[in-house]
Amino acid sequence: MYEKYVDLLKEKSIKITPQRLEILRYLDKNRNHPTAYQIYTDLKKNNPSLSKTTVYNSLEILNKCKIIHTISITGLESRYDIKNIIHHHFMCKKCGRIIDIDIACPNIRKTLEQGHKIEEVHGYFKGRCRECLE
Amino acid sequence: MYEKYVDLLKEKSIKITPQRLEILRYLDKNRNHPTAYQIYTDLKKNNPSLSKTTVYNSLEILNKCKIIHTISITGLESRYDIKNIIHHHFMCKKCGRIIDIDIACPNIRKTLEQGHKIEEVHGYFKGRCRECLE
DNA sequence: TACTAAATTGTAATGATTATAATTTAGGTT
DNA sequence: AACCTAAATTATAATCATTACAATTTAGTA
Repeated sequence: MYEKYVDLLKEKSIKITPQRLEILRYLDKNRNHPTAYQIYTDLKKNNPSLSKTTVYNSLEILNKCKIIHTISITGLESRYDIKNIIHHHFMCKKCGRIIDIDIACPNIRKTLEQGHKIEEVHGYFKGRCRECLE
Repeated sequence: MYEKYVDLLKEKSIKITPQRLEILRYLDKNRNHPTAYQIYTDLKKNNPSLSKTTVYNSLEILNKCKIIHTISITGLESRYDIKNIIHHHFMCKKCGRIIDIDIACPNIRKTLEQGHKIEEVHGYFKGRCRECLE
């Protein structure tokens, strides 16, 4: 754990800042697809000088470097995810939880056939989760 | 064409208003996944008293009745789609276009196996479209 | 140690969406 | 056909996520 993210940032030749490392560690610990605001308020507890803009900027550059993923499900706000293998999501309309679904998309072929170049694959379901059905 | 939407609204037992019909006809003609704002400004030309709130309210109820779909791709704003068969989308990061990809998701099984109840299926790719690659 | 481009910060602005309250209307009933 | 009422529409104001901006600080190199 100690500094795998230092290497990751170095690889992408973007600067290694304490803020970026904190955000990465946070996403590593919190796999519940937090919003920018959740990341901001939680990290601010230990880093009172942290700025919301920094959180947004960091998330943007980390997303661009493909170190994290940005997911749009609610339409209201973006959520962030550090998992590196391709997977999909399930959002419960009752409790609001977003659950990982470990599947890859076998549909890519058809899109490539039409001549488009795929850089990102997103898939999600909405409904009722097992717990809320009981 | 003339009034298939009248029947559709009647079926769902929601009121048949000129505004709702206009929005449905607009989405039928404009298959380019418009935003609420685009729908609003375009329809306002012929219906100057149209309110933005009405557009949002109508889109919400039509979505709830499953007459239209709401898609979240950009994270910035929602887009709307009247197509009834299941399909996915491809968003070009250069020109911003959202293109229909006519595929169904074969991954549903795995999610159902985990005990969740699926009500909506969303899938999209991001990248460069064929035209922008040339 | 000094330098410079990049990153951080705080504040203000933007833009999509929602809340509210008053007015109007669709559609059923007398 | 006029009447009633819940639902829909409208205009305005509020909210909330995100972005723009300009000043300050810092990471990483020379």
